[in-house]
Amino acid sequence: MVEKGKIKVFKLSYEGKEQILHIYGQGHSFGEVPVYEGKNFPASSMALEKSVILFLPRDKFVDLITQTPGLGMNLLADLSRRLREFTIQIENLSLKEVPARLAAYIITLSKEQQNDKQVVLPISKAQLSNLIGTTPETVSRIFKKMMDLSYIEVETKTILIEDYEGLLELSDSGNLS
Amino acid sequence: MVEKGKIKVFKLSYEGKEQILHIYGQGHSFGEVPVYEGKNFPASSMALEKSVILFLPRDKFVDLITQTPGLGMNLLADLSRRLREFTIQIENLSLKEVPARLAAYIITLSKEQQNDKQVVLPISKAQLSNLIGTTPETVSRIFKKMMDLSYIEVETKTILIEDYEGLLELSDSGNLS
DNA sequence: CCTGCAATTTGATAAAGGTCAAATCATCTT
DNA sequence: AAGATGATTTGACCTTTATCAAATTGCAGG
Repeated sequence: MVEKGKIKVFKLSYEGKEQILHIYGQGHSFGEVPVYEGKNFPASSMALEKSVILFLPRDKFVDLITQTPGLGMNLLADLSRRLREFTIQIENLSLKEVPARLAAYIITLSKEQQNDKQVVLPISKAQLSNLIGTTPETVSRIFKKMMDLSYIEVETKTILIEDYEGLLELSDSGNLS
Repeated sequence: MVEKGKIKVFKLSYEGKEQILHIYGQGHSFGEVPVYEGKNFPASSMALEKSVILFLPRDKFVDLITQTPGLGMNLLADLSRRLREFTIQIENLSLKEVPARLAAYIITLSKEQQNDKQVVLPISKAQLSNLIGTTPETVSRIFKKMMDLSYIEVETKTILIEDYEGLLELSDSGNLS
C-alpha cells in the first residue's frame, strides 16, 4: 500500500522497452494478485519518486479475508475495477492510434484533477510514452500537432485545454488530420 | 457459465474493428465483473457457435459469497488469474510484434492441447487475427513466413509444429527474418 | 458430386509510428 | 548565475503492418 509517493507497475520487453500497466499513488494498494493466487508477481514495480510503502504479510491477510464476511465482496469489487481498467488499456492499445490514446490520457487527467481548463502532468513525458505504449519522440510530435490544431497548449508540465469537446471526440474516433 | 459451446468477449472500435479479450469454453464462467462491481459490463460477448449458457442471478450469488467463508478467497484467486492474463495480453499487444504474438498463441494452444507436435485451431483465422490484434491478411502472411522458415506447417485448421524451440524463442524475441 | 457463399490468400500500395542522431531545453548544483 | 546533466524535441529515414482489390480455396446444402 502506497503511504506516500508514486509507484509504477510495468513489463519489460526482450529489447528493454517498457509498458507501464498502472501508476499507483497515495492510498492505493497494489501487488495483491500473488497473494490471492499463491503464485509469483505478474509484473515488476519501481518507485517513480521517493516513496513510503506498507507491506501486509500474506497469511495474516488471508486469515482476515476468510474471517470477515463482508471483506471478500469489497476486495472482489476492487479487483473488478482493475480488470475493467485493463480492459480499457487493451482496447486503447489495440483499437486506438496514438493521438486517441494521448487524448484519452489528457481527459483522464482532467477528470482526476477535476479541471477541464488545464491539467498538470504527474509524470515525465518519457514515462507518459511508456504508459500509452509509444515513444517520447512520438508523444512530442503529437503534442505539437494537437497544438497546431488548437486542441491544447503545452508548457513543460502544464497542459492548457483549449478544446475539451474536440479532445473527447479525438479520444474516440482518433482522427488528427 | 458456459455449459456447452464457445463464447467470445470483445471490444469494438469506432471503425468497427474488433479486439477479442477472451474466449470462454465449456466449464468457464464469465461476466462476473459487473456482479462484483455493481456496474455495467466492460465488454460485449457473442457465441462463436451454438452454445448453452447458465445464468446466475446477482443477489443470490452475492448472498452466497457473503455467507460462505472460503468462497471469497477462491473467487479472488479466479479474478487474479484473469488479471494476470490481461497483463500478458497488454504485454503482447504493446511489446511484441505480430510474429511473436502468433508464435505465443501457437504455444498456448500446444500447452492447452498437451501436444507439442501439432495443434488444432479452435477458431477461424479471422477470429484469431482479432484475438492477437491484427488482420487476417497479416496472419496469412506470417503463417506463410513461418512455413518458409520451417517453424510450422499449416493445413487449414491443423498446425504441425516442426520447431517448438524456435517458436518459443520467436514468441519472446520476435525476430522472423 | 456440384454449386454458391464465405473464408482465406495474394499482390500492390500507403500510412503510422519506430529508430537513430543531433540539437535544444529544463533543472539542479555549486 | 554558469555549468553540467538529463529530458525533450526535431529531422531524416526505415520498418511494420494496415488497406483495398482480386484471386483462390474450403465447405455446407441441395
